[in-house]
Amino acid sequence: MIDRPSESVVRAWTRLVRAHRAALGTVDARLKAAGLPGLDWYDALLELERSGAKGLRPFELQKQLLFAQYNLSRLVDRLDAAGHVVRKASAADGRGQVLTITASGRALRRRMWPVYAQAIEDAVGRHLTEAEAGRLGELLAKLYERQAASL
Amino acid sequence: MIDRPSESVVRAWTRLVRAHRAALGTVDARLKAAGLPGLDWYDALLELERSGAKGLRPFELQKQLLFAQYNLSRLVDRLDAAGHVVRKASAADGRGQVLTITASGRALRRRMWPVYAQAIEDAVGRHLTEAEAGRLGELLAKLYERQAASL
DNA sequence: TCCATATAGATGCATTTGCATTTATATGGA
DNA sequence: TCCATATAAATGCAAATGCATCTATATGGA
Repeated sequence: MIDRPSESVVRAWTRLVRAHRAALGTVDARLKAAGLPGLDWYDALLELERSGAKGLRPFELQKQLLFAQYNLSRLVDRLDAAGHVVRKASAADGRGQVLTITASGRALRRRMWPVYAQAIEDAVGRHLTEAEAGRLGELLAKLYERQAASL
Repeated sequence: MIDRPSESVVRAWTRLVRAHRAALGTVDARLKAAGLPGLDWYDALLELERSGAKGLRPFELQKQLLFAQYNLSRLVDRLDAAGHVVRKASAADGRGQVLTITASGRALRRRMWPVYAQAIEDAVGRHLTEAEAGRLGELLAKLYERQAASL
């Protein structure tokens, strides 16, 4: 069954790609200029920090961040090599492991936040009213919540 | 001057990244499954097609698509190598060139459209009402129009 | 119990990206 | 006119990504 997307849908899609590119460009540039890692590191560290001492399984992190499996595997390699996370074998599942953030990982995330926050404000906040930002968030969530649930 | 982004802004940013990842994942997967090139090819071909016989300068295409300069340069390499675009020296500017799409480029874009269209509908249209899609497009445009203009 | 199938995660290899730099031409003063 | 600076585009090299595949464990029937 073929459904042609409407004009508005195509426009929304195109603008999603463009807006993402523009905003990501700003954010990445700021982090780099500050000598900090990219935002994939931030996102992973944040999720791990939120999960506390219990940690997270790699596949959980993957679903949460919508990363490709091999990308997550390698991101964890790098975080591990840098001493920001620890991998230990899962007691409950012999195939898997459990990731926990280290003190150094928490410290890095904390150092990144001010730069990241300012970049978000410049890339997103500056262009929208508070109400618009709220509405935008709601609409964007519709694009992936069902999808993430069905994975 | 440091401006902390509001909760709504941070949420909008996070969801922009997640929604983009989810939607792009769907679209890329569909194109690949159909044995077609990725959407950077599509986007470039579409812009070149729109520009007609007059063609486009690489830097124009770059601004339009918000590509990094080196990425565009290499994308054009590939499109050129595949025979979908032609590069000729610009008559007006000795540093530059002018890109035009070939018949084969137009044909490829045309073949890609049905698959791409269906993917857009599934990744975006399916999740939104017509009015929501319209509003989402408007809000997203605010994130980059001013920025693109100021570049 | 056994096996077919599913899931967790890693990895070799080719391609693409990012970064910095390079080449070449253009442009706007002094 | 000349030069300092800006812009257009390409590129060498290192790092990241995508893809397919692989290993290992789990799981749900027959």
